[in-house]
This record gives sequence, structure tokens and C-alpha cells, in this order.
Amino acid sequence: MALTQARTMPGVLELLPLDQIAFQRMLDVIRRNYERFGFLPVETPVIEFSDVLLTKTGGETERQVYFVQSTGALAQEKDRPELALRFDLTVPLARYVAEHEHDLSFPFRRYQMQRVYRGERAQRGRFREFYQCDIDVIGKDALSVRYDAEIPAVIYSVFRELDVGAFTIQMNNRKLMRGYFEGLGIDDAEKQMLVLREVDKLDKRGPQYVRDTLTGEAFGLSHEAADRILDFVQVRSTSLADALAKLDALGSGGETFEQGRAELKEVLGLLRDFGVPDTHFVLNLSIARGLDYYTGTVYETTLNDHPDIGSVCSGGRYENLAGQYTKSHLPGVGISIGLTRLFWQLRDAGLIARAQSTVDVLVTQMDAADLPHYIALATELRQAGIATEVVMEGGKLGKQFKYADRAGIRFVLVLGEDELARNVVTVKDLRREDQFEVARTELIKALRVELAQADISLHQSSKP
RNA sequence: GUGGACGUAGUUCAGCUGGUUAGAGCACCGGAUUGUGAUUCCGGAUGUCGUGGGUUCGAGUCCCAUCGUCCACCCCA
Repeated sequence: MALTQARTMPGVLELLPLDQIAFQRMLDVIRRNYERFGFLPVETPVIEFSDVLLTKTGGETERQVYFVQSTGALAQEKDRPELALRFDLTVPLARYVAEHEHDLSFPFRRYQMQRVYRGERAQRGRFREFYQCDIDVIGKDALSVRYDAEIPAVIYSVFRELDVGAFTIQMNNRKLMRGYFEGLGIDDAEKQMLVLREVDKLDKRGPQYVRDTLTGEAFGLSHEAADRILDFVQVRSTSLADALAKLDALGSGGETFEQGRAELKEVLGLLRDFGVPDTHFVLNLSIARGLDYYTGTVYETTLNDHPDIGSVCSGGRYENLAGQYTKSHLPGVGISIGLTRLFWQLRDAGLIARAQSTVDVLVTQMDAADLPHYIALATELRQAGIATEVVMEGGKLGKQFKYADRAGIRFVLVLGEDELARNVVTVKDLRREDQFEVARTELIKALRVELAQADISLHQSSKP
């Protein structure tokens, strides 16, 4: 019989249990921090109506949307399938807020950590199915720019606890950029957008590439204008004071420009109050983000030791999130952590410590006749909150140890006739290669101490 | 969607200008006196050389097609 090859489509990430545990730990950290900052949980369906997803976007985004069709519907196919898979969490959020507007309290602070789908060509670190971990604050009618300063505080808190080494939150403001371009005579909003996308490539492609493109056929800017744009977008700050000074040194500009500068200065100033050290953020006037719905502050977070990874968290301010679904004016600000990419890249770089199993202890089997003892012991441990597995099939002790080791279970318990007779249990720590005996009545207490210590040492060992 | 590279055991690869039974590391499985894993030693299995066709006395090696994978662009987490 011909076997069907067991395989997954390219661009999806499937993990072995120990990696999955490490991944889940990261999700836990992110969730914990989001909740700590007062964001509320929301989940939305993977499948949405196509017209909801494709209202304003079109173009590039539509090319990457997966449509959904039941086999029954295929027969009577119309122009476009009615349903599609969400490609981010922001558009569903807009729909969610518009739909439940009257039941929500504003400013609405929600977090959402779910999978999204994009019809991408497979490539390193690019996935067709991946996790996004989003936070957004949505205001009704208006939303203070102060919220823009809270976002980096969350990023700082999350990434510090994720323990991924040094990172930098890069910030900019679209009004400042557009205002500057206006000053150079680039008035058309479409063209401003194109220039934004182009200068965004600065850090990746270098100034020469960007200059050539801007003065080339597609843009047709003068050399003088291109030079002034390059001077502008190459601005980087080294500290908070430096950032403020560099913003002041930009000279004066039009209304949009001044508004952008004022917003940036306010946001940067507040970062200090939020406790974000200026070693962790930088003003980078080339950061623009490709998405066109951003209107003000934009963020992009990179890992200092892994610039090749690119952005692991990004987002910004948008003026009118749900304009396609409601007449209400709902401005917001938010970010998204691409956890699948982050995890994948960290693992690739060898920065994901081998996780410990979610199983705390394995009760080995010396003699099948003593199984009742093993099960009773396991029940006792479980009631004490210790995740316990019992070996039900027996076999050589060496094999049972090997099983525990491979499964990432750190502690094994041995109860032979010897131990049972003396009412003790042998506890072996496979990691420390050490074992000890403890009175049966003291076992839970002893294990709790061991597990607490194991947890601490695991955390410390993963620090750079 | 556009352009480029590559497809050899589970995996990473070697296989020189076409020449006998296609190799290595890692991984996997078994063993090293019966209550101790990871380390060490010994042994073992494994491949329609992506698929189909062509050139040739002979093809993993050359040619064509096809499928697949990867990289770059676009865009993005």
C-alpha cells in the first residue's frame, strides 16, 4: 500500500513538546505583562467575512489573504469566496470594536494573542501561519498621545522579562516625516507614502540605494531634495537628551511637521516617567512602517545582537481604525509581537534554552506488584500541585531513566522494596546528577524546595 | 506576483573531469552480570541518488521536462 507522506505545508511552524513548552512560556510572559499593564483579553474568530477583511486595504494585502471555502460551496462558486482567514489582528479588532462599541468602555485596552495567516512565499523567518501578540488602546473620538508613551513601556517590560538580550525600541512620527516632505514640495499624500516606504529601507539597504531610488525614474526627485531627505532620515539619537536636542535642531516647518515634533517630544519625555531607560529606545527618523493606516507615532523593536532578525515587535498610532465599519471616530495606538518569528529566530541562534518538561517528577516502577504504592504516591503529589507521571509498563530502570531524561523530566522517584520497607523515597535529580533519600512524609516538602530551586537556576542559566 | 540557486540515508553533507556491490558524522535501535539516564566502548538497520524521459557500452554525475525546496524582490511579525 502506498503511504501518504506525512508533511506540513511550507511556512508553518510545528514544535516538539519541549520546544512547545518554551514557546508557551514566552506566551505566558507576554500575557502576564499585558495584563499587568491593564489590557483586557479578547479572542476573535480565525475566519471572517471577506468584505470585512478586505474593505480598505486591497492591493498588497489582498494578494496575501487566504480565502476559505467549504467543499460544498465550491460547486456554486461566485466571484470571490465569502469567507477569508484573518491576516492580522488589527482589522478584526476594528470590526470587534465597531460591532460591540456600545458594550465596551473607552479607552478600550485589549490584548490578543492568536494565529494569523498570510499567503507568503516561504522564506527564512517568514511564516504563512504565525502568532501575533497584540495590544491596542482605542479611544472614542480622541485618544491622548500620552498613550503612545505607554506602549514602549509595555514593550520594555515584556522583552526584558523574555530575556532575549539587549533590544532597542526605535521610534519615529509620521506627521514629522510627512511635514518634512511637504516642506520639500512633496504635497501629494500618495507620493509621501511612497517616499516613506522607500526611506524605511535605509537601515537595510543603505543610503546610496535609497538616494538612487529617490532620484531615479520612479520618484524623480531632485538631488537636492534627495540629499535633504537623507540627511533627515539618517538622524539617530544616543540618549533622551540627544533625541530632544536633535528634534529641536531640525529647524522649523509647517503645521504637520510641528505637530509631529511636539508629539514625539511629549512621548519621549514621558518615557522617562514610565521608567524606560534611554539605553533601550532611540529616535530613528527612517522608521516609517509600510502599512498606510499609521498616522503618528511608529515603533519598531530590534534585538541588538541580531540585527538580521529584523523587527520583532512593531506598531504605531492610527487615527481612524474602524472607519470602514462605523461612523464613530475611533483613534488608537498599538503594537504587535510576531512571536513565531521571534521564537524561530531565537531558537535558530541557539538562544532558546532546552525547556524542562511540564512534568515535574516521574515515579519509576521497580516491581509491578507495587503499582498501587506508586499510584497512591502520584495521587498525593498531584493533590499537592506537583505534575506527576507514573511509569505503568515497567521495564529496566535504566530505560525508565532514559525516558525521563529525553522527555525533559528532571526528577525521578525510586521506590523499591528497600525504600518501601524503610518508608522512604529516593529522589534523583537528573540534571544535577545527584540523588538523595527522604522520608515518605517529607517528600512533598522536599520536592517543593527542589522544584523552586530548579526554577531559579533555570532562569539564571538562560541569562546572557 | 517577478527573478535566481539547489534537490544523495531520519538529518547535515561527501561522492574529483560519467566507470565495478553509493559513503561519513550526528540521530535512531540493541548490547556491555540481574536498582540508575545524559558521558564511554561494541554491534545493527536505513537510501526506486526528487520524479519522468533522453544521450551513452555504462548516469548520482551530462541534456530536457516536471515537481519540490531554499534565496532575493515586493510586503511584512
